[in-house]
Amino acid sequence: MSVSASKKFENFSDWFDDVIFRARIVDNRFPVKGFSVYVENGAFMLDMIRRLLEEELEKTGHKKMYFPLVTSEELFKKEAEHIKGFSKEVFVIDQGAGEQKLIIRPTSETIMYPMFKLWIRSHADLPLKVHQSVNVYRKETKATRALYRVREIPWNEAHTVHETAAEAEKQVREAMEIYERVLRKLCIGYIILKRPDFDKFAGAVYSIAFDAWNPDGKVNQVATIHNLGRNFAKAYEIEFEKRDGSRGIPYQTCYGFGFSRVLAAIIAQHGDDRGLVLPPAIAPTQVVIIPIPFKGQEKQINDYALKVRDMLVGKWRVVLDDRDDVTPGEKFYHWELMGVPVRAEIGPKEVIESSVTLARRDTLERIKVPLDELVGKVDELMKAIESSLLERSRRMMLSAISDAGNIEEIRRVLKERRIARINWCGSIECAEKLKEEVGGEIRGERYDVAEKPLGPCAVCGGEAKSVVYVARSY
RNA sequence: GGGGCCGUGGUCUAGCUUGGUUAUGAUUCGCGGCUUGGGCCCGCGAGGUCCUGGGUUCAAAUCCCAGCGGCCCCA
Repeated sequence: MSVSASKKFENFSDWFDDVIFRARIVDNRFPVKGFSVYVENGAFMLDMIRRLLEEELEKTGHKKMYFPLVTSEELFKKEAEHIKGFSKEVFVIDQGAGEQKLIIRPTSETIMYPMFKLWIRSHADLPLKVHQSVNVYRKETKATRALYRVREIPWNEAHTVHETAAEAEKQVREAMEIYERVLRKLCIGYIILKRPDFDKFAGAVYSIAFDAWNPDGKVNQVATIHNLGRNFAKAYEIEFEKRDGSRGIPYQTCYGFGFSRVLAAIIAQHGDDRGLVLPPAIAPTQVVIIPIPFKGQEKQINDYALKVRDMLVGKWRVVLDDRDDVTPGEKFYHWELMGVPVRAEIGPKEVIESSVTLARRDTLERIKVPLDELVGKVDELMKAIESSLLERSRRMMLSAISDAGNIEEIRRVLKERRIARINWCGSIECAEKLKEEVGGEIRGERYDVAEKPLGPCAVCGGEAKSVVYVARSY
């Protein structure tokens, strides 16, 4: 199956599966539903995304720890809402007769918080900010999808504990800014939404989420942030001695960042008919050098290519593709599929002129630069690619949104694989009616931008309380 | 939650309706040669539990049932 530009938007599924397989991201032939093999480029990029995030978390005082994979049924059941939300999708290890069953983490509240109870004694122990990058496991009942909806989920989860509600609130903002910095580096277009009550994290006071656009119109939730209030602290009996000497129950937040979904967003948002288009920050290969040998000039060309490589190699991840059994044209296609941001072509002309031809992956434009300007020019190109991808992706995000005033209009917008912005009265009946009749979900109201409803509820015509976004989702 | 479709060398695919020859073609891979500014060409070679299990039949890739895996549509 070949990849074409229209295919990404017309038949996203086939396009995506084809690209992730051929570009060595995921080999999805492992025969257990929802479990994937991340081959070299996929593994590399997941790792780069993880590093970008961890750097930001550590800069802001989050301590990295590793907690166990399992919890006990007893611990798991402590927070009533939480178990209600997750009990149907946990994997359970049956240790056999007479032994307790173990629950594999779907997320780590019930594993971390018993320890927090031991660690926190006074206000001096607060705030506590920890994070870990691990896999969590959820037994998805719906159809799974490589990178988007998997049962083994690579992510980072951060958990914080604070003296006051105001500090927890502030922490939510900090988390938001951290995620924004990382997603910006990856040039991803998204909106930040406060989820409606019925869709918040099990056990949270409220949840906000990052929904990234996708070519098929189904939004991709790449990260979430939850203000837990004191719900978990009470359930897990986390207490501390306040500054005034009295006992208090602390406030908590937690937030998660899905590496595989972020990777999916990178692939889906930037990719084109030739394959991946990668932001420089995470590209396994950032510059590929393709020699164009001619009979009798192989040595000069090769020596020159080596010289060019040496000029770039300390600064960028560089590959010199000197295979002699593959034509230059085929190498172009290959490395374009792999999404390499910058390609350097070196043939007889470049050798004579002491120049290098540079091609950028996002626009496919070629420029010729003198050798002594090479390093600066590559630098410049990388920055240009990054800002142009980001700008394009943000524009796509905004242009995917359409206002809709009634059910018919909402249906039409979703049919066009777009996102509807509507006024909503806040009732669960209207939310359910929407899901029943048009198949889209109320994803929530903007968190980063204040929006006031100017008309009646698009479903029932009653007084609207908020402006919300309706979309299908992964 | 409801309905439908699909599974054939590594990949894509023909064959299945109407059961019967050595399972088709491309690509890929290995070796050799020739080329090299966008997937070149030639020669030789390799690669198959026709998803799994059961059933029908003299005979199953082909028909039936179940399971596993994947996809689509509706809600």
